[in-house]
Formats: sequence, C-alpha cells, structure tokens
Amino acid sequence: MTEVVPPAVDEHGQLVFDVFARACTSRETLEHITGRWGILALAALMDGTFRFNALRRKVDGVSEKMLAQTLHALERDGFVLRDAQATIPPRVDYSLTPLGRAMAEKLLDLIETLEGRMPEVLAARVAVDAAKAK
Amino acid sequence: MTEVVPPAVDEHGQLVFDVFARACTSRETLEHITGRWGILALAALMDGTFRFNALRRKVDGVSEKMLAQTLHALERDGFVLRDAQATIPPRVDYSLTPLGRAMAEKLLDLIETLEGRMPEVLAARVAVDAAKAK
DNA sequence: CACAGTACCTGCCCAAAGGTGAGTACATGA
DNA sequence: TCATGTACTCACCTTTGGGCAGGTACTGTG
Repeated sequence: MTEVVPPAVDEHGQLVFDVFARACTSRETLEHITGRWGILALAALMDGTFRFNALRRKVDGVSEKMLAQTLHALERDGFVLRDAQATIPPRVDYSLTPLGRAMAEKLLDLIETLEGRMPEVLAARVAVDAAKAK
Repeated sequence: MTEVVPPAVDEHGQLVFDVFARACTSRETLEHITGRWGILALAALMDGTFRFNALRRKVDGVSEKMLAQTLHALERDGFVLRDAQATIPPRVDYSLTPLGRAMAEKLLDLIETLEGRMPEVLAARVAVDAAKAK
C-alpha cells in the first residue's frame, strides 16, 4: 500500500512524476495539453505564430472565453509564449516555447496518425454496433 | 469560405479527416483517446492485459462508472479488445488492438517526455506567477 | 460619423461530466 | 454462515465545462 504523493523522490533525490497517481501535478499538466482545446491550440501553433483571433478561426468551434482560458494555462505551464504589444488596437502574438514545441510535435504526430487511421475506426464502429445489435 | 463538413473527400475520392473542423468525427475520436481517463486507460494497457478491477487500481482515482464508460467508447472505436468469459464470477480481460497499440505508443511517449520535463513546467509556473504578481 | 475589428473579461446560465451508493447473481474463503 | 470479490448498471445529485451576451477603449475604413 504505497501512496505516491506528489513530491515523491527517487533514490537519487530526483523528483518523480507519475500521471497514474491521482494527485500528481503531472496529471494536471497532462490535462492542460491533452484537453479538448489545449491539444488543438498546441497543434495549431506548430504552423507558426498566431494572433488571438487568427488562432480562434483556426481552431473551429472554440469560444473566446475557452481559448483565452486554455492559452493562459498553457502559458503558465511554459508551453506557450505570449507576446503582447501595448499598441492600439492591441496586438498579441502566441507562439510555442521549445518545451511547447517538443510536446506539440508528439501531439501532431498522434493527430496525423489518427486521421490516417480513421477508416479503421469507422469500420470498428459498424462491426461493434452490429455485434451488439443481434 | 470553405466549410469542411465531415464526409469530405479529396481529389482522389479518399475520405479526408480534419480534427480542426468542428463537426469531424476524428475530433470526437481524438477526445476519446486524449480524454481525462481514455489516455490513462490506453497507457495502462501498454503493460499488457488487465481485468476491470486491476485496471481500476492502476488508473488511480477513476470511478467504476467512468472506467466502464471510457472502455466502452474505446472498444467501439476499435482501440481496445474486450474479452468476456461467461464464467462465474465473471472474468473480463481488456487488451489493446493493433490500432490501439499504435495510438497508445504515441500517448505513452507523450506522457514519458512530459514526466521527464515536469521540472521545466514547475519552473515556468513560478516565473510566470512572479511576473504577474508585480 | 457610424460601424467593424482587436483582445480580451465578466456575469449568467444550461448541459455535460463525473462521483456516490445501491443492487445483481454467484462462488469462494474464513 | 457471513463477508468478500467479480464486473458491472442504474438512479440521483453535485460540480465543472463551456456557450452567449455585453462591455471596453481605441482606431482605421467607408
């Protein structure tokens, strides 16, 4: 019955993070980047630097509130760089940090292989639905 | 003003999936595998075959209801294989399909790099919080 | 001169996510 | 014989996610 509580340390004094542990901060961070809008925002930023409304048009369906909220979380975790120029009208540019780019690459890889394999997913659905119906 | 609606087809008659499009089924499927519990279930199943309650102990914090729900979704999408033996007491084994393994590999890669870079995340947080405080 | 656009924030509210506890049908161990 | 474990489902309720409308402070365009 070993309870792994967040500030866990291994035999070398290194911090140990485990997303499978309920209270580990890494799980919270994982949810920021794999959340409904987080993953799409990060993937979109792989195409370059975007202004708020441009990003919003790219991520189809996201509301202003949600985009602002997820960008704040991603900025705080060090994945996204926010560059606000105090001009009028305001201009804010969002881009990936090196850390953010490392994560976004993996996410984009995931997205692209999923898109490529969607026919298999749709086939599985009809197969499973048919099996359950009878 | 091109509206990409789900059953989109490219110039070769191939189905085109785009997670950035609001109504594309690929976005729904992406949410199944990157959802709060989906990603953890898939990653856990990379360690082999598990029974329901074993999986539940592995994915710390998930409720019976949620685990059952996410496993059903993953099974329907063809990521997880459910093998129910009609014995008493019931025994149900969950494992990854080849498609599920392909996705879970990417997810595990993501998780492991995130866990490794969590110190950077925590450092970013204190830096951002300090900048906002002043 | 009025209206659209920029980059948000705030409050209001509804719907969806998700937790809790009970029930099931049987077998095995104490 | 009584409790425990298995793999769930269902009903109920709370919490959270997230959409919508409105406000802001100013500028460039028709």
